[in-house]
Amino acid sequence: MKSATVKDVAERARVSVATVSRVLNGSSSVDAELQARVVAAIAELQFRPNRLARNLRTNSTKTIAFVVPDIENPFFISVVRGVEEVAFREGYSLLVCNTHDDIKRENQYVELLTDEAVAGLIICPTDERRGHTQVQQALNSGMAVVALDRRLEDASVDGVLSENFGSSRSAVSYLIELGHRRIGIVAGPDHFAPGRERRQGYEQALIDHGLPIDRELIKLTHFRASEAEGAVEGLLNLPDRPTALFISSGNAALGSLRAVNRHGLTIPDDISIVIFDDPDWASIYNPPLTCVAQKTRDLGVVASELLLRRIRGHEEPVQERRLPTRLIIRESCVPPR
Amino acid sequence: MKSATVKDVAERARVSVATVSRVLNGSSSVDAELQARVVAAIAELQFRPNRLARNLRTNSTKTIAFVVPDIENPFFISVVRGVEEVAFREGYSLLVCNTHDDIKRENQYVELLTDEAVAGLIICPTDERRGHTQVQQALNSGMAVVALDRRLEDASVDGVLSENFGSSRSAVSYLIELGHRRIGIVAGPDHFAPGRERRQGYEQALIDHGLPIDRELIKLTHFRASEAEGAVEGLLNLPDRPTALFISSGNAALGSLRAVNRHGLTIPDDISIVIFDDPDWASIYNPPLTCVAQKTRDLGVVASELLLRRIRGHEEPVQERRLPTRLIIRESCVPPR
DNA sequence: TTGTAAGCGTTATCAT
DNA sequence: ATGATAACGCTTACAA
Repeated sequence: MKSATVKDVAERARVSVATVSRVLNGSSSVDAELQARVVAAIAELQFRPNRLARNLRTNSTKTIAFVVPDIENPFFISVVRGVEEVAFREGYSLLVCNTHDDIKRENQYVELLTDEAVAGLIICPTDERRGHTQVQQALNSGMAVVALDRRLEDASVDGVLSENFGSSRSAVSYLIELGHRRIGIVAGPDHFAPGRERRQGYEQALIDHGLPIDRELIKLTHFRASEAEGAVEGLLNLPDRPTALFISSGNAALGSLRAVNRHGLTIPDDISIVIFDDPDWASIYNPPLTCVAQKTRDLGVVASELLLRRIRGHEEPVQERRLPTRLIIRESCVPPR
Repeated sequence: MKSATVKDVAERARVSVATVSRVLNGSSSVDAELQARVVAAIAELQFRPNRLARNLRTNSTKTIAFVVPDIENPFFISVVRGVEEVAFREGYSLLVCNTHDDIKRENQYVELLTDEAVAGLIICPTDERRGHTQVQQALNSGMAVVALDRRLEDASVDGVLSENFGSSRSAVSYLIELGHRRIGIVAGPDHFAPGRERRQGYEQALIDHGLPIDRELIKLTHFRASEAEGAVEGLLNLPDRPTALFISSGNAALGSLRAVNRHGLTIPDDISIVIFDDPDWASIYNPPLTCVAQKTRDLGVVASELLLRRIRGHEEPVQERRLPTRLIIRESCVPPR
């Protein structure tokens, strides 16, 4: 048996389909008597409004999308969780789109999402500045967009990021105050906010303490384990090897530790380490890792709440929200020998 | 300016809307001449068919859903990645639904998905046997369903799982052949296939080698870190402490290692450890952990391919696919002292 | 092979 | 406050 329609409900309640629709959406007031009859009919027929018809008619859907560079990165997973939470709570479905940081794939996805008429999208863009034609197009077509973790320069959209600069600055200060003078950093790419800002925070901490900025101690990577491994490799092979490492992402930590282990170095005796992000294994590692914990879940929550506000038509100036982080001191740092 | 419709295209190409639709779907052959005109018109108008209208008309969508108990579990994430991969390749969108292993939430989600008319869903059910009314209902309404990691007993749906029993059996055999006689196991709940089968594999290995099954060495948990921690705590406090531990999930490994560390025990000198799953940190842990690696991504790939086959109407007997695992020997096991 | 026209199940306009 | 009716943009009988 096929499912009931508004028409069936209308007949059963002896009212018009318009009235049924009205009680369904509470769009305008209806007589209590009729209202009751409709409600009863709905229950009796186990009527559920057809979403597809509604979508077509209103030219909108109740789904949002999260466009993410790497779904397997624990950082993003935790964000997804936050997004999913509020989406569910608000009756929205969540589409997850993995771009592998490939602009082409991102564009394909955004195009698809536009076709699907998603109500809005949270995106960690593959490119902060150039083109981004599809996203721009989506924006033009009136779609709500918020950028997460990275920024969207030319477009004027809301953004949600961690307090990268300050967090990085204090983490490195912590190392300096422990007595370290040569601190290596595995930084992210300079063309994305997180990479750039964390590197700047690192440099600022050095400046704050009157320490020199040594370019050979700064390794730019793409926050990938394999690249980080090579970077740390280089750092450890330096004639005047750093006594401490600031690894500016959790993903990079994986590769970095591999390199440290391969060199037969013991943490923290031979080298101190602070990592950005607090993946679940950081606290059980030997030794437990001192880290800068981002409020990952909150990033997702804030982003989706912002997004929903836009979807609902709130008119407020474009804003960029910065979430604080927390320096968790564990056992991977000691004064240099 | 609003976007073009089939009608616009039809006018421009001087054909009927039916013809436009035909070239769009390749449903029946159309004259080459007209075909060309339509294609041209489509390009000129930058026409993109309205998905919402199409959905309503065909009463179907090109989205599939993955209903998962815990999106933050690395195991599921990796599966998601596999699912996303084939979904994207095949032009499907992927909805991700996190149930927290809460049957109520699962039901809400499945109901929502039914309303949204998703083409199919891959589910790791909260309950393998009881009720599962919503899923059953979805099935009745003709939706394609495949169960992943866990089974769906009463319903006849395809399933994809790892070779739990055999893998577990060989992993434990490995420990026994190393000389261990008292091996503790942190098992999952017995009412889910992975928990039950891995425990059975463990027992079988003991039987194979003529060893006794000691109930006090078997700890049932929910594969959660905190629970596993307590379980291992109990194991380590046993008067005759086990010399080796078989931790039957990656998530449980987190808590288990915490307990081991707290007891000041060194791996593998004081105690040997094998874990099920190969989270990315297992290979850089000190010492690198010997583990049973599941083909997580493949689980997702196989499940979605199975699902798409069903969606496309393939008629084949219901099947349960078992994927092999791989025992990766690293450095967390040595003969007992 | 092509065109006409009838829906799909809603919401929304316009009278009443 | 309510009801008749026209869309929304597409696919698909059915006719030609």
